[in-house]
Amino acid sequence: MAPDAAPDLGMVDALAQLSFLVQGTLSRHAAAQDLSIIQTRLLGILRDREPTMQELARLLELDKSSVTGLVDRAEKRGLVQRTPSTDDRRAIRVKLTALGRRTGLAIRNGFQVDVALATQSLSEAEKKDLSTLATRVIAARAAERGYTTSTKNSS
Amino acid sequence: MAPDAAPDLGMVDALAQLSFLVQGTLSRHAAAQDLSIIQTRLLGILRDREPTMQELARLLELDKSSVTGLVDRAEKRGLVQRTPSTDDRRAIRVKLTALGRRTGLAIRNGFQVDVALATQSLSEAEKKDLSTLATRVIAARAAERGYTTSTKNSS
DNA sequence: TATTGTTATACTCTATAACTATA
DNA sequence: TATAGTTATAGAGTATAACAATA
Repeated sequence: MAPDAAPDLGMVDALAQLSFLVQGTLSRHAAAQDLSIIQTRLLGILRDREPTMQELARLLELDKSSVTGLVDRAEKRGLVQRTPSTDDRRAIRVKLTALGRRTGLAIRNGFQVDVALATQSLSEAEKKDLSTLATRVIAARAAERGYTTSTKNSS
Repeated sequence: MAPDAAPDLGMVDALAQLSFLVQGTLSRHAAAQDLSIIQTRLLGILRDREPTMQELARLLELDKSSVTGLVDRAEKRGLVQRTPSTDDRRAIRVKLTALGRRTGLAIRNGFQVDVALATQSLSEAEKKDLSTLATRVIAARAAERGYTTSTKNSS
C-alpha cells in the first residue's frame, strides 16, 4: 500500500509544482463550465464581496483595464452584474448573479472531488496539518497586504 | 508575536488560495525577466529533459499547436533551441540554451527568497511538514500519470 | 493510415496610453 | 488636480481545423 517514500522536493519545488497541479485541476473544472481560471477566480472572489472595479483590480492584481474586459465578458454571459455605487458616482460595484453563484459552486464541487482524490493517501491528521499550514501561509500573506482578519476568496 | 490563530480555511480553499498566492509570486519574478508563467514553466521543465514537442504538450497539458507558438517565442528570445530527433525524422527535440538555463535559475532564486519570507512564521518542523506533505500529493499525482519515480520539473 | 509538427484563424487575457466623468 | 472606469491598441497564450512530411 505504501509505494516508495517520496523524496522531499524541498519547499521551493514542492510549492511551485503543487501550485501547477492545483491550477491544472481547477482549470479542468472551469473548462467544464466553459470558463477560464481567471473567470472562475472572479466568481470565487465575488462569493462574499461586492467590490468596485478598482478593488477588484487590487484583489486580482490586474490593471483596471484588464478588469474591465474580464467583467465585460462575465457580464455578457450573465455571471455578474454591474451596479452603480451609492456613495461615489464615478464608481460601480460588481456582484454575482444567481447563475454566477451556481456556476461558481458547480466548479467548486467538482474541484473538491479532485482535492479529495489528490489527498487520499494522507491520513486524517496529515490532511489537517496540510490545510492548517497552507492556511497559515495564506493568512501571513493576507496580513502583509493589510486584509482584515478572515478573508475568504478565490476558487 | 503570535497575532490571531488563523481559522482553518479547509483543504479546498486552502489549496486553491495557496496556488494563487504561489502563482502570483512566481509571476512577479518571471515578469522581472520579462517572461510569463508559462514560459517560466517551460524553462523549469527543460531543466532536466530534452522532450519532443509532443512530449512537451503532454507535460504542459497544452495542445501541440499551442506548444509550437510557445517554443517559437522562447526560441526567438534565445532561451531554447530546436534540434532534429535522431530516431524519428518527423520529431524534434527542445532543449535549453545557456541563456535559458541562467534565466530559469535567476527566476528560481528570486522565487526562493519569497518562499522563505512566506513561510517564515512556520517553525522548522512545520516547514518540513509542509514540504513533505506537498511532495506526497505531487508524487501521488505523478504516479497516476505514469511518471517514473523522482520527476523534477516546473519553476 | 497514423503520427509529428506547423500554419491559419479566432478568441481570451493582459498592459499601456489616452480619454470621460466625477471628486 | 486626482481618481474611477472605459476604449483603443498590441501582443501573448490558447484551441480547432487543415495541412505536409514521415512512419
